[in-house]
Amino acid sequence: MLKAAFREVKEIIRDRIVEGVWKPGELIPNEIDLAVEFGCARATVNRAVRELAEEGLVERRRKAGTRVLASPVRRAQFEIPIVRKEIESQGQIYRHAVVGQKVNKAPDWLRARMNLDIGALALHVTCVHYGDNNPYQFEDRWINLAALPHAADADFTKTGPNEWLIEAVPYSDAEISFSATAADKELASYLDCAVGDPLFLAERSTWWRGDAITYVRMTFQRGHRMTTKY
Amino acid sequence: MLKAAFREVKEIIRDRIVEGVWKPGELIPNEIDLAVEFGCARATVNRAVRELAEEGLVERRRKAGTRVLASPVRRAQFEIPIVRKEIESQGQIYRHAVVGQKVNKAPDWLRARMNLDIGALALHVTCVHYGDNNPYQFEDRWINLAALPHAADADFTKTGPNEWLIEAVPYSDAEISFSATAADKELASYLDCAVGDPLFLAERSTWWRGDAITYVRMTFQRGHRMTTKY
DNA sequence: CAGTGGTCTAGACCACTGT
DNA sequence: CAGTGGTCTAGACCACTGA
Repeated sequence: MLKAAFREVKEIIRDRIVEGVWKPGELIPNEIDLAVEFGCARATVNRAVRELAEEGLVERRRKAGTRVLASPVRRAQFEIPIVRKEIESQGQIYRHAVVGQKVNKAPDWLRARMNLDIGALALHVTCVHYGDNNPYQFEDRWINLAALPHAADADFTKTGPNEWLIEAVPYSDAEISFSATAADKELASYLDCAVGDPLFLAERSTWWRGDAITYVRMTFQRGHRMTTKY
Repeated sequence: MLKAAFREVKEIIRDRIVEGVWKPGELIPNEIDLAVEFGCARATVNRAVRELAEEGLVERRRKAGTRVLASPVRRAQFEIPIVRKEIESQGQIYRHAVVGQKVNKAPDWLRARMNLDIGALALHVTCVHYGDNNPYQFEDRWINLAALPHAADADFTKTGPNEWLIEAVPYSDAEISFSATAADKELASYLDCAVGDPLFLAERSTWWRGDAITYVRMTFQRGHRMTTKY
């Protein structure tokens, strides 16, 4: 068998949709009929069509049947690697430098974002990540000490806060957002660019079962791009 | 049945991994043993573990078994909607204006990017998308006329080029990339911001079975963010 | 070559929901 | 209430690959 049967079925159905045999908004035949047509078990058709639904090409509803979506929802998927691996995968030599590490009372904007109590303590760590000694990313991180008390004593010079956290604590939920920002004086000096330069910014918050763990702003060197195929 | 059995199994296994019962790098029991433990069919365990593998939590190999990944590859998924729907889903009124539409010889950078012949013709369309009459996105698009000759005569005033293309032609492959850019004079005027302001930029190329269809630069209003949970 | 996952089947029952 | 998809099962054979 060159291909799994369910993949064949999936491709045939996908082709019929893009070729317009089954048009947007229309119903496609039910699973039993398709199984008969393709000479396979209903479960095989089910898996094929289920995956097409996950890809956003069709919509399935009990009793109503399977409908071709009018505007296929395209989904782009990005892998979020550890910055060290990202740099090393480009064949560059990784290095990082911790430029600040201090326990603070969490500022109001952070308390709001992470849902912390008044007076809550947070560890503020900043560091710069280099690839082949060129600045690659500036990391500005806050760690909730109520959730992770022993973070206060951690040594981030060997293992960056990013990797330290991954080993120290799992997380159940994360939110990430991307935007553009202008370099301020601090960023300009760390990332070796001009004040006002447009920089790509990624922000991430993570939680473990309701408790905020960390919030981080990752600002990338000038010209950074995040690319994917889909 | 409150939950499908395979979802229960999936949750239990996921929990054991994050709790450290099965540690990174270790093998988890094989499907038959798990099926016995959970009192279900092997196919049920298979679906649960297969989905965990798709999520990047474990790695499966025949004969070798299923291994917990050391650094779980986290994947963030974004939906790429049509700009009109994006705006309307925020409860705003959508409108767009075509500000340029003209057939050109494809410039060299475009020929390189889309793999076009020397002298190939391309349609260059620019338009601005508004939400509640505030500029939201500037769209700067090139369409390969060799692949889509009748695009030259299209009227993009009713339906934007984005939606027109989706109806006119399917695509098999797409590449999208995100970065930050500074507003030039043109962008500043269309997006109502200052020259030099940092703007979020999305670029997308699409192909249909090897032939380039279109390349588009979508520059967003100041402060635009793209957010997702994962 | 033997163990593990990959897939398929035929049949069954169930859950949801349009009519 | 009837049709469609959602899920499960028990068993089977196969494909890959580590030992």
